[in-house]
Amino acid sequence: MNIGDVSHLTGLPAKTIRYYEEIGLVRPARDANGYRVFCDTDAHKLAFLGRSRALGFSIEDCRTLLALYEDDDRASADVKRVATEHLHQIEDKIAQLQAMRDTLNELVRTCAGDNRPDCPILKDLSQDRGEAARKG
Amino acid sequence: MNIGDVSHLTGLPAKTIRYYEEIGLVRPARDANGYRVFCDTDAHKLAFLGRSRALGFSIEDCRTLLALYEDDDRASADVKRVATEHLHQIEDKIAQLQAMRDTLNELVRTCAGDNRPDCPILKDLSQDRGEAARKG
DNA sequence: CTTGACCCTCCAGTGACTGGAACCCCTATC
DNA sequence: GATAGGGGTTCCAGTCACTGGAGGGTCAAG
Repeated sequence: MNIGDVSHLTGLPAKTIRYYEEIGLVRPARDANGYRVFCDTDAHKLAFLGRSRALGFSIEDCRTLLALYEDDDRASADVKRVATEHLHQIEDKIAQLQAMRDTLNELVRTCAGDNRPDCPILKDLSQDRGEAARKG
Repeated sequence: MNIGDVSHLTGLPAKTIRYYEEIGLVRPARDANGYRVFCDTDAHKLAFLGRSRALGFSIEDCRTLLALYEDDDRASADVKRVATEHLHQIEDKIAQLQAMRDTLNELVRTCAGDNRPDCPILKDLSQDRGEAARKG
């Protein structure tokens, strides 16, 4: 398989696959003409990486997961630890974004959005609410 | 005011303030010794930027918002447009993260997390569920 | 005079790609 | 044999919003 075939198979852009090779996540063979040649295992790994990335795992997490996947003597606890840690980070991020969303929603709601310059959004951004207000 | 004072006032790291100058968001004066000298307006702008960034606006959005803030003839509609657009992006991001969270939650839940190698997380990541399964 | 807290500039690195230039390879067609 | 096209290759630069660090100048206190 050439890179185009694997790209089609996995849905990963060829650029991304080359990048994954560069950082050592896959090691495809080379043809006499210099083209990368991917075996089924390589394609499978790349699909694994694509799905891990789609779940938001970092490249380093992916590297770890791939290593665990290939290790028949792994403990599922090691996998679970990585996933749980990542899950917590996602939950934190969601909470942050929800806080932003709530504030923005309120600001957008109260803004007339007309030709006049009066704007509660800008007013809020320019206002110094003290520590107390920010905490409470 | 020197950069340290403004940093303390706004909560922005000095590095960040220098960076904001570099990209033209603020233009503090300079003392004879080369030190940046910030007036109240500069500090106010930086606080504005800090709050905008805390709401997740991109630097370019911040630039736009700051320009609108300084334009007495602005239309609040322009501000509202920027904020609404950003709000939608945040909502999209939240939805994405929630989907990841739900999947991860399920995977973590079903993983024993013990010394054995059997792991539903790795199994899921290695499995090719087709288009239908992914859509349905 | 030294110490320590400031301040300065410039350069490199982050994460995970992405775009583009400049080039090679292979097949098909005229 | 020339040409067109659709592959593939490398390498470099850019993204975003900082952040860290080296190497140095400035200033007030003791």
